Amino acid sequence: MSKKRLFDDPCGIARALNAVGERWALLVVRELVFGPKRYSDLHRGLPQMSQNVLAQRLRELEADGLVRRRRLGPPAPAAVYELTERGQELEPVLRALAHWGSRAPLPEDGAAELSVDALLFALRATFDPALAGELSLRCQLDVAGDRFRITVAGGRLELDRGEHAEPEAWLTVPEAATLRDLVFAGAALHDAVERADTEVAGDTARLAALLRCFPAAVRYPAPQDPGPPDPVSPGPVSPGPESPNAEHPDPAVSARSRRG
Amino acid sequence: MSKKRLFDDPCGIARALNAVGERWALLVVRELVFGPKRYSDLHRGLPQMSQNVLAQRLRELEADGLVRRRRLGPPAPAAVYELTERGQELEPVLRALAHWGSRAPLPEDGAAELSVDALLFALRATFDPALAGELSLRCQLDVAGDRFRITVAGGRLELDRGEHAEPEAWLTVPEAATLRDLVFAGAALHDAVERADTEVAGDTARLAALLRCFPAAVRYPAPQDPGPPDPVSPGPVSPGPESPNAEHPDPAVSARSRRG
DNA sequence: CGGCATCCTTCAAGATACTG
DNA sequence: CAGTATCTTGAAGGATGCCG
Repeated sequence: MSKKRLFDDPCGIARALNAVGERWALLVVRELVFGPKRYSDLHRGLPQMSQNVLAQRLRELEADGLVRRRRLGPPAPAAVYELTERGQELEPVLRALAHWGSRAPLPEDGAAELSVDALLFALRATFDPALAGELSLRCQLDVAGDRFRITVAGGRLELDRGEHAEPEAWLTVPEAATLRDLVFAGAALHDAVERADTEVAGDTARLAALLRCFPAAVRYPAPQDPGPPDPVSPGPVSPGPESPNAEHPDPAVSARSRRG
Repeated sequence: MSKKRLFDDPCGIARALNAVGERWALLVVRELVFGPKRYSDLHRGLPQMSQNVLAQRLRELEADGLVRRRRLGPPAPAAVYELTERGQELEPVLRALAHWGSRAPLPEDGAAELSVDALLFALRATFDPALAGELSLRCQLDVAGDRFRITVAGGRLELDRGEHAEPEAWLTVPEAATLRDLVFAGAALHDAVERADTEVAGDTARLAALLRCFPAAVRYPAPQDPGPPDPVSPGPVSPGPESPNAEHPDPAVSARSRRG
C-alpha cells in the first residue's frame, strides 16, 4: 500500500487534485452522482477502465472520505458505493468540467457508448436558462430502464433518479444514444417515435421545448494561428457558432443493439 | 510524438479531462490565469514539476488550443506562454476545484512554497460575499514585487495583475507566505507590520476587514459514520486531532529569505 | 542564463487471468 | 458478483547536455 503520489503544494487546486486528480477518479465520481452503485454497475459505466484500477480508485476515494462502501443485505450480500457528503460537494467541479468539456472535441473514434449517468449529468451541466425562458414542466424520463425525474421551473432545472408524483410529460428511450441524439444532435422527436424506439406521452409540445434547452456541443476550431502579428486578438478561438447542427458524425446509430 | 492517452468517452467531463486531465496540466493553467509567463517563471511557480514534463504539458496545451506561445522582442528574445480565450474559459473549473480543495487536507510535509499566483487565485476562489457584507474597497497589493489590484464592491471581488488609479489602501508583503498567514491563518495585520516585513497604508481598517473575507481552510472531518452497522472498513484514515485551528505548522517562516 | 531535448529509472496504468 | 494477482506498457521524475 504505497503512499499515493501527491502534489506538495498548499494551493487548493493542488489539494483537490491530490484527492481526485488521478486518472479515472472524477469519472468514478460522475458515475456516483445520481446515487449508489455496485461495483459491476460502475464497471458497466466505465467499460474501458481496467478492474484493478477501478478497485484501487475506489479504495483511494474511500480513504479520502469521498466515497463510502456500504454492505446491503444480508438477504442479498451486495456492496454498493456511494458518495459521502464531501464527495457530493464535488458536483460544482463536475459541472464546470462538463460545461467546459461540452465544447471540447469528441474523441476521434466514436466507438464508446455514453453511460446513462454521464448523459443525464450532461443535461444538468448544459441546461441553458435563457433557452428555457418561462418553460415549466415536470417530466418523467426512462432511459434503458433507468428512471429519472426532470423538473423545469423558473429558469432552473432539477434532475434526479426517481419518479414524479404527477408528471406532465413522459419520455421513454431504449438507450442513452437515443436521448443523446434528441438533445445534442437535434434529432426530431416525432422521427424517433416513428422509428418506434421512443415513446412519448402527455404534453409533447413542452417536452420538445425542454429538449431544446441544451445548447449543442460543437467542436471548437483547432489552434490555427497562421502567424499574423496579432498579439492579443480576441478572435481565433471563436467557435464558429453558425453551425447549429452537424454534431455527431453518425446519427444513425440510434436504433440498434438493444441490450439483452 | 506519440498520441496522447485519451478517454474514449463522449461525456463532457471526459472530454475536458482529455485536455486538462494529465498530471500538472491544471496547475500550469493556474500559473497562467493572471497573465502571460515565461518558461522559467512557470518553473519557479511549479518547482516540483520536472522540466521535461513542463515542456511536454505546454506543447499539449498549445496543441489543444488552450495556450499560445508568443515570442517577444526581438530586443529581448524571450518567449511567453499565455492562455487563449479557450484556456481562460477554464477559470470556473479552477475556481470550483480551488473552492473544494480549500477544505481538503494539506499535504503532510508543508515544505512547499505557495506560488504567488496560486495564493492570489485562492483569494478569488474563497472570497465570501456574506463575510464582505457592504464592504467597498480598492486596494493595491504588492507580493514579493508582483503587483495586483483588488476591488471589492457590491459583494463581489475583482483581482487582477495591475495598478489601481486611486487605491484607498495599500498592502506590501515580502513573500507569499506572509499574505497567506494574514488571510488564511488569521495572523494580525499589526503584528506583521511590527515585525517590519509588511507595510500598510491608507484605510487600514477596511484593509483588515478585507483580509477577513476569506474563510480559513480547514481539514474536513474523517468519514465518521457512527450510525449504521458497518462491519467493513473501520475507517483507519481518520486524521484524528480535532484541532479547529492550528493550520499552518510554522507561522514563523514569514520573515526571511528575500529573493535577490 | 533561459529554454528546452535526451537518457535513464521508477512507478502507475492497462490487459488478462484467476479466486472466494 | 466482486474483486485480487500477475505481467506488460508507458508516463512521470530526475539528471544532464546542448544551443542560441
